[in-house]
Amino acid sequence: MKEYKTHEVEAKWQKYWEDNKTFRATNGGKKPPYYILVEFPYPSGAGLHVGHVRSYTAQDTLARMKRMQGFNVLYPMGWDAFGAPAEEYAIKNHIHPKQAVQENIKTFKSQMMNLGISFDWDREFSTTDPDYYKWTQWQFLQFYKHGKAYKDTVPVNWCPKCKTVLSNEDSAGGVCERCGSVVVQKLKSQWMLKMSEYAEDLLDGLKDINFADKVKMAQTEWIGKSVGVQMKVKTTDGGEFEIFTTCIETIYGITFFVIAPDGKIIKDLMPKITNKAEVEDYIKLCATKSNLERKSNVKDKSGVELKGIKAINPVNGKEVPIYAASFVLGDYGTGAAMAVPTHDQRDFEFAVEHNISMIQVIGGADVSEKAFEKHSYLGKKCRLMNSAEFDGLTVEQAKEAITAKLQKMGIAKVTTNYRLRDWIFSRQRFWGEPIPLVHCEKCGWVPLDEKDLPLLLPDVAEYEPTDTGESPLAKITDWVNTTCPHCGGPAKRETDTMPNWAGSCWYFLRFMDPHNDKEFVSEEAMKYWGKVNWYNGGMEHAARHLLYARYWVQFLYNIGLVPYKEMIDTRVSHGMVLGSNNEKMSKSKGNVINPDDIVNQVGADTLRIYEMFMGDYQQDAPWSTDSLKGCKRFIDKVIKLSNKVIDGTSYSNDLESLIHKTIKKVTYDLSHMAYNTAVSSLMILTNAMDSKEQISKADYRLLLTLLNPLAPHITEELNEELGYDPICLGEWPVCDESKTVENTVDLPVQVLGKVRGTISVSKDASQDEAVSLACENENINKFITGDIKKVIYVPGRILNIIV
RNA sequence: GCUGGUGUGGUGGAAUGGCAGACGCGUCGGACUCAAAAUCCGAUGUUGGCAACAACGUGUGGGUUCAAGUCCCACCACCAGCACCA
Repeated sequence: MKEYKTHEVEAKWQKYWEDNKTFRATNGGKKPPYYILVEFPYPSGAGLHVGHVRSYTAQDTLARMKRMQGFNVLYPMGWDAFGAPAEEYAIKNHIHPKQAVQENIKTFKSQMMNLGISFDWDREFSTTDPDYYKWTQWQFLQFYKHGKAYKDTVPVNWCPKCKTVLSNEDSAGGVCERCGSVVVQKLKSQWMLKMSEYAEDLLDGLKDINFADKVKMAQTEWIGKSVGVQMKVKTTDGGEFEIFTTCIETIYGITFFVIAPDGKIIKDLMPKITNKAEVEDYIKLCATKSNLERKSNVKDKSGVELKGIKAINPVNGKEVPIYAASFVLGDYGTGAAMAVPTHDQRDFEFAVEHNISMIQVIGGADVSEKAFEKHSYLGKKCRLMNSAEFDGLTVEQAKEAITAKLQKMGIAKVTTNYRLRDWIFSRQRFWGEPIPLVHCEKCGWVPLDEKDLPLLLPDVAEYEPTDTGESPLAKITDWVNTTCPHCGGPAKRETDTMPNWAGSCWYFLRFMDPHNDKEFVSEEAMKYWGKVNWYNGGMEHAARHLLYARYWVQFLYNIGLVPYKEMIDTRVSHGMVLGSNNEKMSKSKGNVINPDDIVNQVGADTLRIYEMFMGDYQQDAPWSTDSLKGCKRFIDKVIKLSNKVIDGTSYSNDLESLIHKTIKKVTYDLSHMAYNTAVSSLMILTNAMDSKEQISKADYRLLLTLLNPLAPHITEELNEELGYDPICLGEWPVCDESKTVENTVDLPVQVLGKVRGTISVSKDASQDEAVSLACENENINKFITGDIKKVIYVPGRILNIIV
């Protein structure tokens, strides 16, 4: 028997694919285009993770099958290389981040090649290439020119450790996404993108795209739409303020109002109140409160009453107190709310704390316990009480009727609020795209001339972030000092850089036309490839990268630069590869598996098969070296089958049906992310072939072809031994449906719903035939104790006899 | 708390409402070997039985159905996202 040296075989075919550019995609041609994308990695110093292997292999398997099915497949790879890790590595080792990135890319690329992933390397780029970030800057200028980028001084999330501002998305939960530090609020002038303006479009767009439900859900939650009523409330001194509520039906239950201590309303009311000093102290106290408290589960119910004035409930003229309370946010809604302690948890807690009265206005809900849980009465047949002419209405009816009344009074309108805020787009770090604007004393902010792009990142001596809140670029005075493109006078460059999400907002477009030096991507290329058909990535990007990228694309669409409002059609997420102890792999836990080691031990084909077989692709799965061994045995078994091959151009009779079933199953599974069952069905076919004395060349070639997308090296080698042309250049087998059906089936027979035996019948035997056969079976007959009352017969599936 | 998801042998996991546990791992027994590894053969949900078989069995409790892991209702546990958003 011939010996196959795994590493030689794998190297041989990797070289063949590289030399022949087998997987190069061309723009155009007769074949239908198909765009498969996997998130491009951040090339960290740690090298490729076994988790990367899982998703790259999955997409690779799909890509290889699709090519054989006659598609022009685009499966590209590049590098998302701006950002903090490269910079930190550079600071530590005193080398330029550019150099660190180059080294890491080299490692990543060779690891990917060793796995035999069929990327089109002719389209490779890094977001840090000036040829690429030139167009990132260009697109930023489009945002600016269309009024979607603005600089504003707002309270922002500041990470004291990373010494940079973070977006809301990057500091979700009040901690820095990167280092876990508790972020502090800082007032800073920042570049912002008007993402909140797109809240409704981003929500709406979800309807037409095939994103995994949990991704859609995460985005929906993050956008946080709520429809309610905005209403004017008069104060006893003749002033007024506005509140926002989603529960207008509880208006008769208002016993106080609350306003944000950091908002605008409190400033307007200030002159009229009698306890100014006390209120001012409270405002100061709230301003210094750290996010630690906001993060903790102990909800702060502090507040202080604004003395000397009262608010007037517009429906009944009742005068109620106004409180400044930290639980009201200045930047949501109007920064003020009505409080109904009987029907809102927070209002309830606040009322208890401050000894405020309560009025129940919705019956059927138990006030003492759960009534205040906002949704506890919705949808249930609770009716209003203590609400004047609205008594007896259901919640839904009351919502409508009360809104109508307030609208008629001219003091309210229906409005929608979103949680989504604008995207804070500045970072005080060195390793990012420079923002291509200069500040001129005369002209203000002026964009660079588009022909002067890219604005290159200068070389600096120090990459360290500063304590002053300025980027390290600010220290390079001869770079900062420039002339105004508008008036030619002295000007200073913006020294903040873009967030590392910027480059990934449009990389999938660039892959369509990566070498274009005239445009960011040609219209022709975008029209040819259309949307990304199949995009795979991690769940951690659900509410960030995917949201940013969708926003970016929607903006480009609105200014006529891309053909579709959504450029990603289907988004799927892989589960994590956990350590063998079922915990997330980490150095500190000592459970990290390095893919290089596995490739060295058992080869790339085995690793690929194993990672596809380990479990449901979308679920997490723990690493198991034992199971890996099983996959190695499987490959060895396939190799050994070559000894049983005899000439023959058709499938063996007794394998034919199974072969067609396997073609059907593998084809279906590989395009539905059911990789584990695809491998399983190939194992079944292999076992069936193994149990025979001989198999035909056609049988064997078929097995190798179906297995090729999963284990591309060894299958090509064995196929070449048979004397055929490479599998990857050939066609994907087609299932003959008529041959998947066997003429005789083992039919399970139930008596009273319990299986009592099986009978062997022709696939389209009549019910009478089946029943009489069943009665001949001793064990079945034993249970037919009375008259047959009813028979359920599903040909080929089940026979159930009711006695 | 809200919104999703998940729950199946010793283990990873399979099952368009139709024989639960495919396939793999592990374990046990056997073959080969001086021995081990590798490989091959057999057994392997639990309980009873020499066996043929039977009873029980998919987080818990109900229900629909000739038939439920799968559908419906109520609950429990775990995971994820959001969370003082009015």
